[in-house]
Amino acid sequence: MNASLIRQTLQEYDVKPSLSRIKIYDYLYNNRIHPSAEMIYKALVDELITLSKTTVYNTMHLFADKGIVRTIGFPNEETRFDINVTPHYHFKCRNCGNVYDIPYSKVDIESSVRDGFDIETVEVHMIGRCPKCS
Amino acid sequence: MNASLIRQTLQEYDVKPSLSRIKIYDYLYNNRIHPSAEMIYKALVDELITLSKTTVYNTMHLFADKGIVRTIGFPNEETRFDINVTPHYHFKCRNCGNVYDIPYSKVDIESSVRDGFDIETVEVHMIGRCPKCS
DNA sequence: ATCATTGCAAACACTTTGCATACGC
DNA sequence: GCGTATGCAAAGTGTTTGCAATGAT
Repeated sequence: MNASLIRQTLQEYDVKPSLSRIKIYDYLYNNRIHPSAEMIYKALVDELITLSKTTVYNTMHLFADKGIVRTIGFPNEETRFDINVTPHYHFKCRNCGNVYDIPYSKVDIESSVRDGFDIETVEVHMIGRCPKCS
Repeated sequence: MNASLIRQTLQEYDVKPSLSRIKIYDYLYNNRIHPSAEMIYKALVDELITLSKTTVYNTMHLFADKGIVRTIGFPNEETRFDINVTPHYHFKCRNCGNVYDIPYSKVDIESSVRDGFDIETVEVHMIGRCPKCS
């Protein structure tokens, strides 16, 4: 995905394509590792030498608001960001820390082992409105 | 559940029944609201006037290690603790902040509304070992 | 010239750590 | 008396906020 296509994509999401935003989008698009703000910052600061973490946070909030990314929050871990906004599950390896996308079709939550992923715990979090508040 | 029964329960889990631990267990047992460390502290400090948050954290770590509680980590929220360690889902109301237990049988993740719970987002987190690390 | 974006520094919330004191057997 | 539990204060981590500087049109 080249710069002008990213520019166009951001505009479709109603986001003004500044340099930081383009570079961050580019990084997310080409590195499907569900990076944290820190990982994004470290990956880009050599190229964008004035980049600050504040800008990364600002940008990720904006991207999340506009639906460009979804946020992933494993317990007691930094927030990570996923440019794949289609529905899927996440698997985090307790050993290497990598986060993987797991398609719905690949997993039956009742079972513990699928395709070499040794699932020790499953946490299902639903967010919405409870009967009292609807 | 009276003090001597709690004492006995803690011992079965290989935890020495100190006063703080008994009171914290008692609180968790009788208040199924998935409290945070802060909530536990505030609820007990009037009675246990020397209680510190450190002790709450120490105790919750110990309880989690021994399998007395499970921890619940919604994205960007404080850790909450659940004395119900049998498998179930969690639903957090975005309006009132309450966390509810949802039995497996009550929910079909593909649907969005069940028994008055208006589910806006579902996050499924699996933790374990990935194929590279097994 | 105006308005949005950026980025530093400080504040913040939650949690952990170091260490000295107190408690229980 | 010895080993564990407790609790204060400080440090640590990830994130947010206030505000001034910069950049784009």
